[in-house]
Amino acid sequence: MGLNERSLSILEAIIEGHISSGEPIGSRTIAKCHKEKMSPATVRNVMADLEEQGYVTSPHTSAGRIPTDKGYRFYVDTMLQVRDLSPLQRRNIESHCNDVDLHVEAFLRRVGNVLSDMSCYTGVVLIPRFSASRFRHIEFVPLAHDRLLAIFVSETGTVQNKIIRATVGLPDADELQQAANYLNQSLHGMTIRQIRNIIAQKKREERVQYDRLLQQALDLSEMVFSSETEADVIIEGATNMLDYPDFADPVAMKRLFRAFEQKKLLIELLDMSQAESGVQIYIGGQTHFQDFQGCSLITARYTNGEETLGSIGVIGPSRMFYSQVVPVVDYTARLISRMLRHELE
Amino acid sequence: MGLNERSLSILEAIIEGHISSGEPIGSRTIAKCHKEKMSPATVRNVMADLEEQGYVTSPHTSAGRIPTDKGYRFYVDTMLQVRDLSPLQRRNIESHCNDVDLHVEAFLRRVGNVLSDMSCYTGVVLIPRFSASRFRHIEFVPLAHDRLLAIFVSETGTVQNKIIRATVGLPDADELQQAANYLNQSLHGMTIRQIRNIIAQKKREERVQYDRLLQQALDLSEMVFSSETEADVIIEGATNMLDYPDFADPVAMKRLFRAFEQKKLLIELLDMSQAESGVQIYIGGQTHFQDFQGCSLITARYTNGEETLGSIGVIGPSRMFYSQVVPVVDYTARLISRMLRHELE
DNA sequence: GTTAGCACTCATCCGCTTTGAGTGCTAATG
DNA sequence: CATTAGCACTCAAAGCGGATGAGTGCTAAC
Repeated sequence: MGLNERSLSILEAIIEGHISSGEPIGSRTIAKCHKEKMSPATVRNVMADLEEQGYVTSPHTSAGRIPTDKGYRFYVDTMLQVRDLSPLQRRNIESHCNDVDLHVEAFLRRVGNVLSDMSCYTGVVLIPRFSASRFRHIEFVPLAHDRLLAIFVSETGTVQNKIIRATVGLPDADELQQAANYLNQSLHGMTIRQIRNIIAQKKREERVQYDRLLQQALDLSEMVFSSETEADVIIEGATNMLDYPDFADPVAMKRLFRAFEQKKLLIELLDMSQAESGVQIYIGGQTHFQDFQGCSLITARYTNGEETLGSIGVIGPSRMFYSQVVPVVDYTARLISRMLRHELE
Repeated sequence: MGLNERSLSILEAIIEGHISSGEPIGSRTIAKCHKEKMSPATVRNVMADLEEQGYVTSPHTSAGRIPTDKGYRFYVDTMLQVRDLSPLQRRNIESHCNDVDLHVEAFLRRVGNVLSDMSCYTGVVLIPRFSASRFRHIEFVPLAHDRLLAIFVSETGTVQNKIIRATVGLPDADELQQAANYLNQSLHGMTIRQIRNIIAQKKREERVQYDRLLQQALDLSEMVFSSETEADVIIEGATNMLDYPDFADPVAMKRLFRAFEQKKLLIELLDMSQAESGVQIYIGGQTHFQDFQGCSLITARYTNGEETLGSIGVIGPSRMFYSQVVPVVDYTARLISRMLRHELE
């Protein structure tokens, strides 16, 4: 069952050959380019074994072998050796991320751009989750007699805004100001989750029933924080995918772009990856994500030094230069985590 | 030079035939389906004239004729008759736009969705221009010792935020509050352009030199309002374009999607269209917009009842159901203009 | 001015063969 | 027993050639 030295090196040769050429790899090619001398026939025997074990397959009888998803999985798990980034690459990433005048969303979009440019694939960035973010500031701006705009700024500096619609009369400007003041003082640094609990709890306290201002403040904040705003993901450089023959087939292309447009699947994947530390690699249809058939996703989470904020990643064809992309994702994630920590000092 | 009755009706038949079939139209087809009886040979003579005048062309010797850009231009300018929307369609548009709990950006994204869904092409929405928007509210939130977040809310309810970075020390929380108060009172309802002038003017006044708070307020607002934030456009349903054989050619497809990704061209076009009232139609490469070869853009501006805010549109292949899309764009623009007016009451 | 007739063009389709890369199997070899 | 040489076989891709048919331009007759 286990693969011996030679099988491994042949599997590696098939995968790396196919990654860089895009073509099926035949026995002759490998026999020629291999350090230990072997005849093509020998290689064929090994290949037959690898096929039996599900690591490679051939598109048709007289073609060479290409890796299966299982093959890629095995490759990235056991024999992938990542290169270090060159100083030039590092500087490149840094200089592009270093525009300090951007607010968080614009900054993260920039990060997506960098990932896409450095990898020549597609960069993705999961925006920090609303419910996990910490309270920094809230503000109410009246828009119309029955509508006001609530602006919420998180600890990290992400800005969310939300329309609040009155069923009965809305508080006047003064009252809004007082409510905001109260909330800004008492909720500072808490997560949305905590805030939800506190609000529910306070509303039950008897004395609150008689304090109109407090009541208003609680009502308003409840409207802001109760509903879950949906997670969002930034996708940059999707068109890079058009350059790879893997998506020349219009059906494959459509499927991929629809998946990008829907975002939902991608959010799920990135959300999953957030839970784990270090670089994660998801491979193609394997992860029961049909729409990303033929693709791989390399992700790493980013933090503010303490808490996980979100995750970033690169999507490319399964036939992807893992050894180059992994360090890009890894380094970028570390870099922005560091930047977001300094941001708060 | 001028086209007589019959030439016109044949040109119309060619264009409408090609719009619905996507194929070149031959003389026999037209001779058969035409009310006045004509032989194919007669039609051929007319077609030859039309070709000479540049309204149609044939992809190769033994194919029928397809419209040129000039042909489309002529068609939409002189003989396009738009249908009215069915009540069902109207209700459809209305119900989808009618989610009042959305803030402006989310609302406009929804509008883009509606345009794309109703037309089966791609919906685009130009976000209201920063410099033309009117001041409603400003707020400063300290982020770090050398950085603060300025949040600006326009009359229409769009929210912009911007990082302000201190070269020297920043004002403390109290001073920020006072600066915000001052600005909120004195700038209400002005356009950014006006505000820029006022700031420049006030800074020259001598008495200001000695009022530290006022000075601070002016400095801060200058930083917020001086630089032009770039215009932005929402693009929804780009993948719809993949369904049309016009973009089956990977080169054409890549060009189109790159144009979408860059946004710049699109912004220019929508910006231009903003100046004119009513529905505008831009056709393909004609408008010296190379990257939108083979595409047409139908736009209409939207207002808040008084001022133009931005414009919306639909991009599709030149071979597009103009008669159906024009009223969709028109109606949607009117609808959201009405909604944005009511929003402010 | 209109039309019928005819020669001509050219993309598309279909069937055919050739080519070559690559395989699996078997038998010989060290 | 693992390795290898040899050979028959498979199959996608490319090239070729004829048939098909949609459509044209031109000319001569109505």
